[in-house]
Amino acid sequence: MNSTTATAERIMDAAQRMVQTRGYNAFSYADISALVGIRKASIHYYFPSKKDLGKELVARYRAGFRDKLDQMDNKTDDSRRKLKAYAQLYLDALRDEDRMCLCGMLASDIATLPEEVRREVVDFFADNEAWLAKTLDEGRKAGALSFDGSAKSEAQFFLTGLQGAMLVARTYGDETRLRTIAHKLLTKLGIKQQLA
Amino acid sequence: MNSTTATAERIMDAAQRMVQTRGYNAFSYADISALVGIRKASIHYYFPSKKDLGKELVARYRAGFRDKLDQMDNKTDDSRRKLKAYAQLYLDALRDEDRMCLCGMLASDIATLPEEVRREVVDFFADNEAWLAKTLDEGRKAGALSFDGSAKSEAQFFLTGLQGAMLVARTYGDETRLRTIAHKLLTKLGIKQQLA
DNA sequence: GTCTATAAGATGATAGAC
DNA sequence: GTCTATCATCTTATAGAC
Repeated sequence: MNSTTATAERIMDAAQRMVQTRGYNAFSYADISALVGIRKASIHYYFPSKKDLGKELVARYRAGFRDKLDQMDNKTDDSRRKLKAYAQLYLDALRDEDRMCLCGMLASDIATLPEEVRREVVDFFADNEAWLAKTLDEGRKAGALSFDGSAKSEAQFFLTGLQGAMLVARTYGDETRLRTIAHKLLTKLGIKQQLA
Repeated sequence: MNSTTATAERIMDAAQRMVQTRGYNAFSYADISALVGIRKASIHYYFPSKKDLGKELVARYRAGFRDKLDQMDNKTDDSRRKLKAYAQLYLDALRDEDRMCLCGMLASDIATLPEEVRREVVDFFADNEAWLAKTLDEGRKAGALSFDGSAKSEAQFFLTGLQGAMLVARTYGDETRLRTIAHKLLTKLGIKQQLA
């Protein structure tokens, strides 16, 4: 829209990248300043406190993720394609400057987060689990997927499996680890397709 | 042994708890000082730099974990019991002051860790994957376990599944989430037993 | 071994000029 | 909107007395 929003976006882009790669407690306004080319005080004009920045960061990320899930829903009814696309999101993030999922990273920082930020992180996971549960349930009813137990618990299994794989893959600096595990998660559901 | 070692242990105990609950970048020598009841400068006598403390912390944790795995090997040949006991270690940690696995937490901080600490974290995962792969392989050969693909990839799947479940369970403040997923991981291997 | 004192730098944040 | 200047506090770390 206008230039002020553009600056706020650039600040958030820089902050998000650092949270995803370093964590909430390992980036500062000075870091953003250097990346964006703006003084520390100016950042406070847009985000008075780090808490404000953190909250808006997760809210934006959640909304962006929701959009992607909606787009998948609009593009196809094939639950197998949807789950494959979902896993692909994680692979894409890891390949983009070795990023962790924003909320996976904030999950590790959970005990140190301001309450408002923490709430957003929980809601992100709830959003994702709900979408996955719905997709899994539809897929099983359509005979396209196979799994034991509730769709809800299988959704949690799928989500946490990807988060954990991402976490450990980053430690090894080996993205193929995430790919291997994503493939395994899909295979166990009866999905044979390959990920990019 | 002696009192100096005892103090170093108390420092490490306090530091480890804070790394497991808050992360490497969210605890300070001042925090340890308050918990142990010793001055900041005295901590530097035992651990000159934070890097030294971090490295010894992970080395001790690795050794302790190795001991536990050895004890399991000595106690039984039943791979199903071993894997159940392995998963139980994670549940026990989470129930002990809501702790993350030390190395799972450090994995999230990986980009900010001193190289020496990072190496220890990678080795921890390698240790664990090797033990899990061996146990899975023996179990499958004995007909006690069932899974597709290599024992190595299944070991990675099992380990990262537990780490991810722990990460998200902490976010919700709901230990039953880890229990549910651990149960699912075991069930998919053909293990029916319950976790405590 | 443990302390006091102190350093140099980073941190989140504010006041006020332009 | 963006800047300079400044802040109180925290961070890791060292020197030197006891």
